[in-house]
Amino acid sequence: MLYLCRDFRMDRGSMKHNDEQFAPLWELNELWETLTEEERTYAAEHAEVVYYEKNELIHSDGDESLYMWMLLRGKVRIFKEGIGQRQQIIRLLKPYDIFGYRACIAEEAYNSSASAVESCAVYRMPKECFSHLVRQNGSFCYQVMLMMAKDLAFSEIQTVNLTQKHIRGRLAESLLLLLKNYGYEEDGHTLAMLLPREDLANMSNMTTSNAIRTLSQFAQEGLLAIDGRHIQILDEKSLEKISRLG
Amino acid sequence: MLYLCRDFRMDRGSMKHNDEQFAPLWELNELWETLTEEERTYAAEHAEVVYYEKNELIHSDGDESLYMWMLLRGKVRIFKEGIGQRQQIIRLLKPYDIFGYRACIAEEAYNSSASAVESCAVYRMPKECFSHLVRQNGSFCYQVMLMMAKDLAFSEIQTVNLTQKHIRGRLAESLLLLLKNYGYEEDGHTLAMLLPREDLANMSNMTTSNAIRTLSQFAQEGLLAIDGRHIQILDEKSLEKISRLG
DNA sequence: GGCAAAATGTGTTAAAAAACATAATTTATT
DNA sequence: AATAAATTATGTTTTTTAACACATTTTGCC
Repeated sequence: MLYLCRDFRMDRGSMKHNDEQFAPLWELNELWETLTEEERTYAAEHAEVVYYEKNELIHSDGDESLYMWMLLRGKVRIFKEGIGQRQQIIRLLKPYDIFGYRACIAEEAYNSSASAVESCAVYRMPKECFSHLVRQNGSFCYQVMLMMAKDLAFSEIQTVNLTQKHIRGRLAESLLLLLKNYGYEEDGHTLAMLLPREDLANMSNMTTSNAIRTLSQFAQEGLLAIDGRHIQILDEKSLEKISRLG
Repeated sequence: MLYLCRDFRMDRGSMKHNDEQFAPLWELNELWETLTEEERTYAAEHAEVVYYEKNELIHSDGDESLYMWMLLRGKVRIFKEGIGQRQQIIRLLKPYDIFGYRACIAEEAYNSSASAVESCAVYRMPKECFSHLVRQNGSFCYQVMLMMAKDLAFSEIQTVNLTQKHIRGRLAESLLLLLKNYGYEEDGHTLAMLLPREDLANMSNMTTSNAIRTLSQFAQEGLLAIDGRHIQILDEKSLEKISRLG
């Protein structure tokens, strides 16, 4: 699958949009609360809202890291291309998560790609501005480091999950991850995240066929109910057991 | 394989040892150069040298993080236990690498285990002291964060390597990693790192049998020469190709 | 609404890798 | 040096998963 930029004539993402308003950074993610009044003004002045359509590419693995991003509305997948078109989804983002900050700090190219799962709004801040704040404010630096420490722990756990668990364990793990990250719809059972089977496969290190097949099996076993991309979790305990035992 | 503590009556590691002397922290890893004179004194006062024997466990996944460590002499493996005794080696350390710092900063338990590949000497610094320095000195915090950014990028690359490459690709990758990390002996061909096949397997996400078999294949193909644990790399280019193509 | 394209579902076959078995060799210990 | 234990080596079988094929359903678009 290709995630093409909607319109190659303009910079990625669009700045013109309806009159949707967003609160300033520090009201959305506690990360920014460590900034002083002055720094907040600086941050607000250098953050702009950009919009992406469903499946539009936000940045690509290997691109020069020009911006640090914070998701405002929608969902974003962070992924890496592996051997022969296969993608590995590294993590999925929800509003107010930041991304692209690692590359900005390390002064390296992005080491993964980001694309919109659904129509999105994001704040973007030029690398230099973000870097400046991190270098200037020790508390802010510490908060960013805490975030990175979480990402690192998660990545190392995922390595073991994805390499050592069997297909059923990996898929169960992914479903529970979606649950943890996005929760349920109002009905208290349906995952509040609609993913194509291909993405589910790319999260779980398996082929799309196997994601479809295994999901059907889970449904037959009464662990889930499937209605297209709407997935109801009926037996969380059993899913956890399948995930734990590999 | 079990890595048992040599003597359960004493705290892990031994402080009594021969009169080996080590330079202060800041002469060994540039990380510490960002500390002021005063902070250096503080760091030196709170870092003590500890010794570990071959295969001795330094810390265990899930242990409360009491220390941040810096390797002085020897080699250390960082690993996670997966499903059914299988270990995944997360990374291998060489002198002056630091480890256990992520858990100290996140104020979490260690999320992986560390054991000595060969007889080792390490500096250890209580979590509170390390944490204090990170919080007090913004430049130091930034340096530590840079290190974490490298570890995070590496971890994400490894996830894709280990999940998507085939056995030959994964083993070739591991061998090149050993080469990059430890280099050659004086002969310019023999890897300066002697690992049992089991560790090679645990690095490469495969069974020990398959590590042995694939290594033999590489030798038959003239890519390597094997003499017990001594591995001569004869055709680096071809190994890189095998690694790249998966 | 109708069409094409994409996504989902399911069965079959082939490839990859683990599991198992057993022998030979090396290493450690007494 | 002798012995036991661990590691290395190699062949065989079984399990797991990818690859392939094709039908069906859903979705997007004019």
